[in-house]
Amino acid sequence: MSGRKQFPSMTALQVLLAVGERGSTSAAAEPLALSQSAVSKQLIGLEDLIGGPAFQRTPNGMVPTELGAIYIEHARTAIKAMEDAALKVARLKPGPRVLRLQVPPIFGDRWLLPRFVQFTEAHPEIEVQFTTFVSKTQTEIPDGNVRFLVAPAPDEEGTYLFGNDIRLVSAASYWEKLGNPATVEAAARGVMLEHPQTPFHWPFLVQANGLHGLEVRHTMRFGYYTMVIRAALAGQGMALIPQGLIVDELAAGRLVNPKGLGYRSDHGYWFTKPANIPPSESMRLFEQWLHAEASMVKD
Amino acid sequence: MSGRKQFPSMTALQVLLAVGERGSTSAAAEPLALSQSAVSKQLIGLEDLIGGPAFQRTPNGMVPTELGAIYIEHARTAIKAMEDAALKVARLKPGPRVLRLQVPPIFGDRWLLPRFVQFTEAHPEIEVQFTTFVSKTQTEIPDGNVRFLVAPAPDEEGTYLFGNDIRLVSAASYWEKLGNPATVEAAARGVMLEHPQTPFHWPFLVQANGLHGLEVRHTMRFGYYTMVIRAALAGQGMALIPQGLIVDELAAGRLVNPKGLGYRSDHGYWFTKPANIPPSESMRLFEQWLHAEASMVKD
DNA sequence: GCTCGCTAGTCGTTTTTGGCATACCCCAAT
DNA sequence: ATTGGGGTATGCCAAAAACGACTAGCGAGC
Repeated sequence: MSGRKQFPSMTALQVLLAVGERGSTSAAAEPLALSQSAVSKQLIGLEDLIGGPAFQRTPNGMVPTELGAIYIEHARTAIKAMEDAALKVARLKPGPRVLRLQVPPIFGDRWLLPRFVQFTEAHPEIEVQFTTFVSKTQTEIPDGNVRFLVAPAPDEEGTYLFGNDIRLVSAASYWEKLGNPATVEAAARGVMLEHPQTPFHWPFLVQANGLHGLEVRHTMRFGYYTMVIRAALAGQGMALIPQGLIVDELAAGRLVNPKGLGYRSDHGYWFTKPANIPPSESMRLFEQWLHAEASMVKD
Repeated sequence: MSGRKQFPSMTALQVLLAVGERGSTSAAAEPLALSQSAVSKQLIGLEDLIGGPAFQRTPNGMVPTELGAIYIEHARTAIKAMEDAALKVARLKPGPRVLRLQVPPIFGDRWLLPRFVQFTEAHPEIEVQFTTFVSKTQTEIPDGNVRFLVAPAPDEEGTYLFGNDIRLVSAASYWEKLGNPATVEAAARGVMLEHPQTPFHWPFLVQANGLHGLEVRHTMRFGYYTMVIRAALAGQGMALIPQGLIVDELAAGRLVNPKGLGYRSDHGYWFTKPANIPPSESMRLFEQWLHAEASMVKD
């Protein structure tokens, strides 16, 4: 009406979400395919535009301010709208069904995406769109979801992938600093790294090992589970992690799990989709591939 | 997860909406404060990105394709999300209440915005955010609306601005081409320019002049009312327009209304707001100014 | 044919973006 | 106290993007 309104750019919005999720500009840089410097500049530009800091810079990482939280929510809406538009258009085209898959960030980062290039090579004609978050305003329903569940709901179909095998892990240096505890009791001297909204908590480990009321010395909580793993790798404490997500780190010694301390969770990663929908050929092929890959986890 | 996704820029989205509303890149250029060339390039860039034409280029202007319609809808969601974020943040700040006003594009363009600089000068401390469209996903409720109504709903408060006085107008050249009709019957030889979703249609004119069943030779329909006025100015036909919106064009002779042909509509522009909400000082001052301005229309 | 309104393209200029390198900060370990 | 590691922000520079002025070409109307 009277000139363009100045809004944050799409890159800035993606930066905002990634920094919120990863906890630092340097950690956000990789999934954005940007340098830390570019991420920092985008964030500062956004903060100039919106009139204040989106994050508090703390020793524990970037913590969203109230202002930041407002913009994060609306950034999700805007980004999801663009994702939905692209998906809706892709779904109108003839040819193989475009797949939209809703995937938790950590599962995508650590397990699916590193393997996904194989699927792409085998099926270059199949377009897959990943999305890592849900928005209240989304208009396009995903074809499939990966979720960490006990079991799928009655109105969906699901197959178990992996995830029951939960390991208590830390960096080798941290474990050594704890005096190389050989039991859960001994490990209780450590700092537990947790994400409140995942089902990986110290009391489950305690219970599963036939102990009662054993408290861990300290618990440090993070807003995203990806940050839990980063903190464990950085030697800040111990974390409970599905073994399948950290196979490489365990093999490389970046994380250790002496004595195989851990427990068997009733939760696991499941691939779910709405029931009673005939699967497209694209979906059939993807599921076939996904299950073959998951069967190699052996948990 | 694997790099930034490439989405249309905020400028491109605003261009998409403006071209859809105005019907051409040249008409969209002014409210965007861009040149026609820049608008064209943004549109072509967007079309490259989304994989096809957003508009069909027709002699009657740009007509949205199916692809374009999908993106228009989602562009509204994204833009509105950004507007809502900015408004929500502004509403958290101390100081005068930020006003969000929902205004039809044509009312804003032709009447409110040209006058609004006066309000701004008188009250520089009051921030007003205009929005021209509604989105299903919006989260922030406007403080006030301008709408073309018979009367406000029971759950709102409203004051009449102007708009009952509807005039049959055209460019002088067009009226001359029709043989300078002095009556509604004679004018029926012409082409009627209409927007289906406004209450300004030829049969109302006929009825209000005590005639029955008199058909106009041809009706040309446009997707937006702003395009109706542009077509009338361009000599493409006759239009029924609230007199208050075209005072300057009538005075300058760019539009003519010989013999004062027209009718009195039961619809008019009303300024409405939710009832039972104590008005802020900002709103009180705005309403005061708005009513003073509207009283000068004298219809 | 001419005029007008329109779209899209070229060219030159300006602005923006992103990476490299680096200064600075904080914390933990030695 | 020093060192190392992880982090943020900034300067410099090159590349990319954005924009306006100008213009070619098209279609419609006269």
